[in-house]
Amino acid sequence: MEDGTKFAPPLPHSQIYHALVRAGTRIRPLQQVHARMVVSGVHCIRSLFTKLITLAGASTASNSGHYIRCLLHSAPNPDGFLFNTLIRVSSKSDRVSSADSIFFYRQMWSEGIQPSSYTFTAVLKACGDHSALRLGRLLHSQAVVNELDEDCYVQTALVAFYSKCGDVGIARMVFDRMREKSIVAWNSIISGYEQNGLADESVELFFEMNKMDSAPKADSATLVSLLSACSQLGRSDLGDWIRDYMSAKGIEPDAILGTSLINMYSRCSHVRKAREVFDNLKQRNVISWTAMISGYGMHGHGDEAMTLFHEMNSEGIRIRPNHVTFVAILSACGHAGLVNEGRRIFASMKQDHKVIPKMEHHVCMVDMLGRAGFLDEAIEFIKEHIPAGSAGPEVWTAMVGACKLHKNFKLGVEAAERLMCVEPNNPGHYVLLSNLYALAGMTDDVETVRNKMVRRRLKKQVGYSMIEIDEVGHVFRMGDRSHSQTRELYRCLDELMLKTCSAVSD
DNA sequence: ATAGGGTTAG
Repeated sequence: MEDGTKFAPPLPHSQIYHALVRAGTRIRPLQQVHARMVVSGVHCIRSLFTKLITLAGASTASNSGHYIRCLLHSAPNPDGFLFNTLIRVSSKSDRVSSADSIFFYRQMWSEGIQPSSYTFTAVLKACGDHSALRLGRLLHSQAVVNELDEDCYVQTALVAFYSKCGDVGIARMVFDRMREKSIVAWNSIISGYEQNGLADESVELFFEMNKMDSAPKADSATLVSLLSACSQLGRSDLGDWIRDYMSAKGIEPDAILGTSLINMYSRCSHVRKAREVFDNLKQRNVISWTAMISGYGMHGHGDEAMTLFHEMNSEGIRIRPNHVTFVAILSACGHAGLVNEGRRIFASMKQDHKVIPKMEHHVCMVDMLGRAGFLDEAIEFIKEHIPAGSAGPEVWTAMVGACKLHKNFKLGVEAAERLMCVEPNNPGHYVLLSNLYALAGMTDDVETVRNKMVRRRLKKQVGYSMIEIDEVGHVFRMGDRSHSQTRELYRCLDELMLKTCSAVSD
């Protein structure tokens, strides 16, 4: 840095500029400086406006969206630089629709302004978030025309874009062509494989990077993706290895990485290890607490989930549960049959925590009450809490499941009929309803539904599963008896059922 | 005068 005195004398706008910098990303102070800009007639100076919108766009306040939108659409006569800023701010901020980003790109294009690498990185991000594959491909070709396809930032953005649109094959091709591969580029392709269900490839690529001297070192973002891959593969051994790797490299888990570890261990059914990680975390946020609670919930440890939930709300811990936390605790109660606790939590959710119950919470409650056999109360709950006619398909699906479980086929038929009304074009519901008619002994109606389904040309996708053993693939469809070892397979299945039933009655 | 790419819960 040069000595400050060597700089040119302050520009007329420099005071405003510094006022903006001082305001930082806080919306109110920015608005005050903005007002001063309008009064002094400099609010149309592009450099000042650009700085203003960059700062406002970086704000993390939840109520900043409206102001940012106002700024975006009052930009004075944008040049290339300002257009890039408009595109980036609207693609970054989740409070602004990233469709705006694409809109600004089109406007820039129609005004004949030359795009730069900044333009492409920003607008490709918006395309990725929108899964706008066609537009993104078009942008790719425009990047080639503008000779920006060799720019490593643009290439990284392309890798991320194709991954998000589900085309990891193309993402990989772009990645392989990169001359300089930053850690961000590696992370984009590793997470791309993982997000598209190709966990094996993602792990393989990580180890390839890890053994190359010329490749960058893994950072916490790499490990977050890798831990998700472990959950997908059920490879807690690899998860253990990552934990050792972290301590060897001195990577202290932050809230994000810590939460990923917790999720990995819970999903691999090592709840105790998950708890150990949780207890040792230096940084915990709502997400970490929620992950641990849901880890207990998914393994039926309702009591532990409750204890943790209360601990989270106890004095001295200033972490407040959000709507996801309530889904986690309510479903933990549901799986463990803690009906009284669940009812109490639902009541306190609105009263004490100011979290407005959404459809997902209602589903948890209906599921919980229904599983426990309180079918009438579940129906009452729907009537009382959900405006008539607006219960979603998830609510009725939970209700149907509960009715089947407790063999109340009359109520089950009613619930399934409601489900049909809500989603008349879902072929699965026709099958469900006709099964229930059959169970309820309403044979005439079975025919009617089946016929209706045929008339409307609806077909349910047949469920199937696959497994590969010694490089031979085996496919199983619903009711399929074509496998050469069908008899043995079904005998094995019967044994499993017996074991499961005796485990439940224990 | 002003700026960039990846990673967070059910």
